[in-house]
Amino acid sequence: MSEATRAPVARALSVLEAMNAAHSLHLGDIAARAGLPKSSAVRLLDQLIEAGYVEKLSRSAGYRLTSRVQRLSWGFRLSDAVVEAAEPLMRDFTKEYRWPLFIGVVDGDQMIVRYGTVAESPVAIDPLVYEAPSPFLLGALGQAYLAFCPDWERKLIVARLGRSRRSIDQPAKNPEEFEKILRGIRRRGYALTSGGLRQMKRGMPKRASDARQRVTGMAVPVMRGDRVLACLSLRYMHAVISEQEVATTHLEPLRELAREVERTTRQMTTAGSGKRE
Amino acid sequence: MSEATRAPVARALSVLEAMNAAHSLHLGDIAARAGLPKSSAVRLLDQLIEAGYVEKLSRSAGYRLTSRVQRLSWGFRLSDAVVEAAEPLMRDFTKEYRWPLFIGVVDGDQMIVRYGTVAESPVAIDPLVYEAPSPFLLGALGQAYLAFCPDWERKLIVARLGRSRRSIDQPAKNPEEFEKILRGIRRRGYALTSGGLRQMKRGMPKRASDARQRVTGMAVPVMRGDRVLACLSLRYMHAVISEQEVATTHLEPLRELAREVERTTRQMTTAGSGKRE
DNA sequence: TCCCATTATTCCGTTGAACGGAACGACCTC
DNA sequence: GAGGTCGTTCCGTTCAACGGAATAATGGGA
Repeated sequence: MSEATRAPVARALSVLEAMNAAHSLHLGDIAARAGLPKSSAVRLLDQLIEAGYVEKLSRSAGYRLTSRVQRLSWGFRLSDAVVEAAEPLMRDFTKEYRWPLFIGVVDGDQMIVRYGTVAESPVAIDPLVYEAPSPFLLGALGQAYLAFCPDWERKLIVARLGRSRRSIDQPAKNPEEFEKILRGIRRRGYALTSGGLRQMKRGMPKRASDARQRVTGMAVPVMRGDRVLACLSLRYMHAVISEQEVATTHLEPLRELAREVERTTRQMTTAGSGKRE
Repeated sequence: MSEATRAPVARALSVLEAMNAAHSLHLGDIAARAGLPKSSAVRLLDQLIEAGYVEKLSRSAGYRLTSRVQRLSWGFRLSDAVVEAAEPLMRDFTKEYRWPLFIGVVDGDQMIVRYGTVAESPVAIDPLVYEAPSPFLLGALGQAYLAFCPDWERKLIVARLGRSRRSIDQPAKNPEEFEKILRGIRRRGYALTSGGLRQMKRGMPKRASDARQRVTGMAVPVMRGDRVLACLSLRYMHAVISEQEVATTHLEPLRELAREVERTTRQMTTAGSGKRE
């Protein structure tokens, strides 16, 4: 067995990838693209056929993917790609500037924090809670989103929040005041947490509660065209550094980070989707 | 080994499917959804991580898909799903009505025949050539497409064909005359082959050349909203049956077939993409 | 029509990877 | 700090993966 190092699972997946690179392939092509001996390719293709991901047209026409392959990735969305692209870049940022970063995306009618660089920051503020919802209107993430998203999308979200019963969503019921706030955000280029003391999170270690502080988020958008893919928020403590100071020293690096995330996401989602064959 | 019957490849793919059904899963959930013992799920997840399709967040946050899963299906398009949905239905149709059917989709600037029920038809007319291009303007498939597609799309295609040097694309240079033809197609609900004797196809058996006949296609669209996903063409011989007769006896079943393909395609492409978790 | 080059398919002995029950360890809750 | 839940690791058994080589089918050309 010459290639005993690579597991059959990985080989089968590379067969699928090879087939995505060009439809209706002949065995020889598939085997060559996947880098496998033909007899191995046949065996793997048989398994994929058995499992329903591939079908065989005829000897001469070769093989073809079936719609079942979509089940392997339909749950992966653009917002997941953004988060994936952002994570290593966010870690680098926090190692350099110390303050922790968080990234949030819209999910339905709320803003969800998908990742944070708590582990990299020497300043322990919040524990990292994956998938934690963030208040749309009071949080920096949500405000940045609303300030920079297209008009039609903002109208949809605000209308939905306006029907909400939660007090936290009430600002949506005062549209002109709220629009004024958003104009300010667009002018400055960043959003800030409004509302005061952050509420304690469940599961927070006892020691940290002693460090209960005024914590503010400064958020900027990650764009794609006119859409907001996600927002990045830098969380800092009032008592240590002022808004003015943060804006002067950290805002431009934060914006550069957002641009870098935009570039990386674009690469991730366009690579390989060009011409086929 | 209790479940030795299912190959590791199939099990790994069911893990991926399970993960698509809900993001950020814990091991227990994944194992349960995929129907596997936990130790097996771990082993398969390790392989998927090794291959770069999955990443592990933390013990508590569980696992997550990476953008690499998109490589497993990006080559599969909506038009492939239509063809896949149509094939068995087309075979049933030909078994009942004898005449062969063909399905074509647009691919760039040409119409491509993606499947035909030659094997099921007792009337051997053409051999089935997968991926064979069909002339846009003279063939029934292309004419049906142009007649029923949205205006903006038709303008794009006709403009592109108008720049063509091939004589076969010349009708595009007489727009008002051509538009009149299309209006007729929309009124009748079907397109017919224009141009006379079909040219011989490469690879056609010698015997069949004796049966060189006037062959006509009668094509109807498969729609999704205002878009044409594909066109179905019934190919019959002038010498045996007249257009009038075909329209009377076969047109309505052909239209019903198109509607059934529309329904099946919709199911295939929306199933599982509803709510998650 | 026959022949040859090309490509797909099948076979088979060897071997290593997959398997899962069970023991272990970490974490959270009460 | 005790109990329970969930993730992790271990290990001997067994079966499926492996690919070179022989065979079969195909299609194109003379």
